Amino acid sequence: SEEPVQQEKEAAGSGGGGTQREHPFIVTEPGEVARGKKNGLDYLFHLYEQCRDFLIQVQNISKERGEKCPTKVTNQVFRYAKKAGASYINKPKMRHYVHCYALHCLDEEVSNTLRRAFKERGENVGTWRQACYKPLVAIAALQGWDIDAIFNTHPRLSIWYVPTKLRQLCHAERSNASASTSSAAAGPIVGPSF
Amino acid sequence: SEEPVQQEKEAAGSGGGGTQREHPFIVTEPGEVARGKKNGLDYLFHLYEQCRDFLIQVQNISKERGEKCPTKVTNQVFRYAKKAGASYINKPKMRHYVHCYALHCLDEEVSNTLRRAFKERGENVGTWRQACYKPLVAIAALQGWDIDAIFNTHPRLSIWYVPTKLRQLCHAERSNASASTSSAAAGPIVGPSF
DNA sequence: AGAAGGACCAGTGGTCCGTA
DNA sequence: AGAAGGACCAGTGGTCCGTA
Repeated sequence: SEEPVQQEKEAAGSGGGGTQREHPFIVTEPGEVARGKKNGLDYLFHLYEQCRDFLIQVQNISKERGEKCPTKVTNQVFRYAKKAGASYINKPKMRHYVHCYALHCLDEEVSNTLRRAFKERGENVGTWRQACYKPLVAIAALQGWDIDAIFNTHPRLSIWYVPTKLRQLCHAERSNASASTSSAAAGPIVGPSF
Repeated sequence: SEEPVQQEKEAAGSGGGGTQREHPFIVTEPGEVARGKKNGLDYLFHLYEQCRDFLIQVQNISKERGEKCPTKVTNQVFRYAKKAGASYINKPKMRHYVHCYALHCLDEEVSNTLRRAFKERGENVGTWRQACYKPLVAIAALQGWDIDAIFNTHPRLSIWYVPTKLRQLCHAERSNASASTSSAAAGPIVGPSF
């Protein structure tokens, strides 16, 4: 079968009962390591890179066998990661923060500035996460609102599904923009087919 | 909701009981119309073009609404086609003959020659269908065995999933070819990762 | 017999909500 | 309260096999 390799971190559980959950994330500056029972944002983004490595391994195995080859991080990849010992990687978590990683990929400057600002204000991770949407929508606005093209064009982002909420925000904002402009200048807005 | 339009053919059922099945296909030459209660291969290929039209309509609706946009002929497209009145289009049929359509797209000359030969011999559709695999595998051989790339590169073929059996045949043939060559000349064969 | 297609099924994308 | 992730669910890709 698939024979996962690679392993970077124990599944925790030193002596107590069952396997422990991962420590929660806190807002950290770039380069800052979280102290105490916390994980920082560099670590969060590192998990996305690890998933990419696992996908590449799954792709190589698929090609070897002449099987259908995934282009995205699918359930199969998450399963593979788990078998490879990366039990700290799971689908709900990775999907939850995809847009944060997207901002990090697309404009590291803006991403870093946001992190510093939210750390300084002592905001929690959920608040920072929410704040990541806005600059992404602004980026989409500059690129004709095509968030799918933005993801698919970027080498590290193209393997992630566009989060539903980000897509909805882009769509809503595009409608607003085009309503106030009342012209077709905002990009390739497709008119009603019927 | 989706408001299908387009409609080309009645769902049959002139007076009798329930809706009739489509007439079975027979091997016809290019340009030849099937006589009697039969359908010809030009009609078969036309169904693939119709599916493409339905996909484009579904894509336009998705874009309009800012929803996820299918790149392939999915269940959603088959559902849309049915609602649009094209009840003669269904998934099992379209999947069954995809590789025949692929040959028609990739090398119409070879496809036409095959049709004439099998018609002359009086072969049935199933036999012709089976015979379509071989020239496709030959085409794949010339292009480094990457059948996915061959499909995705072609504008009309890229919307169809590569049939499992075609993929398997290409893989098996690649292994044979590379075994007898015992070199890496046959294309990008990925070695074992472990 | 040969062929069309309803209907099923394992595994997917998506994310809620019981848990810690 | 805030957050991590097991587990569920509607709809998918894939195709078998009861039907005509």
